[in-house]
Amino acid sequence: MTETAPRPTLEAVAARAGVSRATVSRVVNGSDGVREPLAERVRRAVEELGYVPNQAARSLVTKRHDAVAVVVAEPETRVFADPYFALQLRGISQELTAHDNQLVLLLTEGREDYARVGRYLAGGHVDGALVFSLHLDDPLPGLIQRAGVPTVFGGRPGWNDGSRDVVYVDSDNRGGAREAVRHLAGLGRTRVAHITGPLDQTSAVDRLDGFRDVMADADPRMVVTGDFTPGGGERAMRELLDRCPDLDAVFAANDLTASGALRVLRERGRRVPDDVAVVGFDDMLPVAEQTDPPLTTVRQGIEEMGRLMARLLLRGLDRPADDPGAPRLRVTRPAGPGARLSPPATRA
Amino acid sequence: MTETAPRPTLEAVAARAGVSRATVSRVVNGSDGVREPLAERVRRAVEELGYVPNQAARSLVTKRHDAVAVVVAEPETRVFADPYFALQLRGISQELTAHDNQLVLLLTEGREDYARVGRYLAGGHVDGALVFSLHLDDPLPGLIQRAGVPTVFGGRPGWNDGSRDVVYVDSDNRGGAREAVRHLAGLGRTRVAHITGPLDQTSAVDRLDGFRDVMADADPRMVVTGDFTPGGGERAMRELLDRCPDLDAVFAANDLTASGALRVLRERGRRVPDDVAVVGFDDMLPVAEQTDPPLTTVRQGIEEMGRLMARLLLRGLDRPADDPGAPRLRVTRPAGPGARLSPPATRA
DNA sequence: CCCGGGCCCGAGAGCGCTCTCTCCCGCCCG
DNA sequence: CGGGCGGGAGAGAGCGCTCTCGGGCCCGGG
Repeated sequence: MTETAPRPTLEAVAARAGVSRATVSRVVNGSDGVREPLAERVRRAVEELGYVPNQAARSLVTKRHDAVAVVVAEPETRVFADPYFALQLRGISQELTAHDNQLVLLLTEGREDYARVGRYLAGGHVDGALVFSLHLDDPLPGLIQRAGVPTVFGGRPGWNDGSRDVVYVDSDNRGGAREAVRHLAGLGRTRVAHITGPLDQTSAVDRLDGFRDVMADADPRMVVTGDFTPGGGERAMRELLDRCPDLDAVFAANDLTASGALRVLRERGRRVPDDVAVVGFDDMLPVAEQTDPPLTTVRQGIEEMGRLMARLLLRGLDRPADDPGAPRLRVTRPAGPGARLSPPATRA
Repeated sequence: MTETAPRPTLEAVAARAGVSRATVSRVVNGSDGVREPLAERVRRAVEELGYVPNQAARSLVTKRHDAVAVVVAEPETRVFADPYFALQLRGISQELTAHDNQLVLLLTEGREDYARVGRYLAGGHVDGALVFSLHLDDPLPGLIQRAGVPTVFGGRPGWNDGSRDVVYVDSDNRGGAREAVRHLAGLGRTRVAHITGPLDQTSAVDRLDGFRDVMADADPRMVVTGDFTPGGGERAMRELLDRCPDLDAVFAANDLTASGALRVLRERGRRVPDDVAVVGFDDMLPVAEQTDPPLTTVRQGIEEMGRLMARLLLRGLDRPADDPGAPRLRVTRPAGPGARLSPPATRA
């Protein structure tokens, strides 16, 4: 804990350079119209005094904060248990700092925090928000929209009506799931089971839909609800084996789930992939199990999603609000099929 | 992306309530000395207009930002691969929001970002910083101290000289390691090996020191350098088995390492714990392997460390800078021995 | 040589808030 | 009954910056 010395002001720099505040401001903000010798004198003064603009004073007049909130509406510790979000966060951070924006992190511990978040966003402390809230009935998105803050969502928000103007970034969960299941079918598997994610999340629902797209006539007992965790995968796999001992393939809603399923299969003496083929969904990196290169591409993809979110938000911010050329777009980023399919298959 | 309406100002509230700005300010900031009927009128006006104070204007005069930076100086993706940091972050977030402070997250991608971070901190955008930088030769801590921002470090900074006034929060790595190794010795193991963490991190060094405290006369070949990852654990375990096939216990520098070691032991047909006993260091939760209750306490401990960091920082901020009663303290939080030892032992 | 037009630069007015200082009013005590 | 005192409310001066506006200077053209 050191002492913060009184920082030099624009005024001080102006005095030292023998010019007016306005001129210093022009130089500092890179606007042209200052003749070189003068500009140079100002720059030297800035340097000598170690001048750094006071952001508070600046945003007081510009009404810009160069800060973006990242809201994580996930009470569970689970968000942290997998690197998925962390990677997106990293991508977001990269993109934001590339545009000199700060990242204000808002974690919520249950809905009692929502009011606080709403107040903060409505308070105009940030220029925009990136929101992760993947639960179907979550009030947060609505709350945020009402706060009037430009927002980009991570993952498809769980609203049934398509009428809302919403910008979101998501991977192609349904299409990816379809490909995964078709892959299994292509291997000649006929009794394919599915361990879902928690069905109050759109990603889990979409993956289930993708499964059903291909396995329309599947035995309903072949679908068991999981929760995106290894433990859930274990539980579900046990139930599946009890119900349908003759299954020959499993599509797990994510890799963590797949890892749990694999453990149970091994425990029950099933050979993988000879007896049972397993495919996961490579949004997540099974940390403790794999660090192989094959996953790298997907991890990049996740970061890229984060970057994309940030980019979309910043682009929206740069544009005057009533710009008709600002389409309310929905962005869907497909996950690369190759990267998604191969690693679990080979691992299994 | 919705529109942000022009927000009501103090002035507007004052007009509506028929009082002066000063009075509204007093009410809003909860200072006493406003008679109840008036105060009530002001409160109603605030409510009706949906007034939210403009933070920029406020900090312009108070010089407080109610914001704290969290700096993560870890270029590797690895930080995100384990939940250790995420849990601390969560604890920090809880404590900060409890005191109405915002969390500004500064991630660095290598040292080229350090200048940016330094500039930001020196720019007085935040009241303080929580810094995670566990590498021995890292220039960041010095840079930050020079920026004159009150700082609390996560993990013992790697300075050799104890002369610096530094506040940090860390677990008792050395003591914990000692206990772990003693535990193994207590089981009658005599050929105890150690897989270290990356030795440019103080936590790894401290754990190694703890190991040596107990196993002073250990065969130097019984110590192999790891990197806190499962992959590193595998590599190290293979090397250990090749070098000293007769080892009967392994102390792994963390749980991720332990999980890798376990896999190799199983692969090589060693029975655990009959042939080889394994103890990890429970700072981290091996996500994909365990979700058992025993680890819960430790996870709480990690969050608590985060909370402690935030609390120390905020306490320092509340205090006038030259307060003689503000001791430059070092805080060391011991990890609970029971929680640390039992799960790996039982798991193994 | 004089006038018009740029181009630079400085003056000054705020942005929305806090906080001190002053003023006013009511009450208590002599 | 009057003066002093104290507490509650308002006036006003900034905090450090941006940005508009106007004035000065230099140039070219008539």
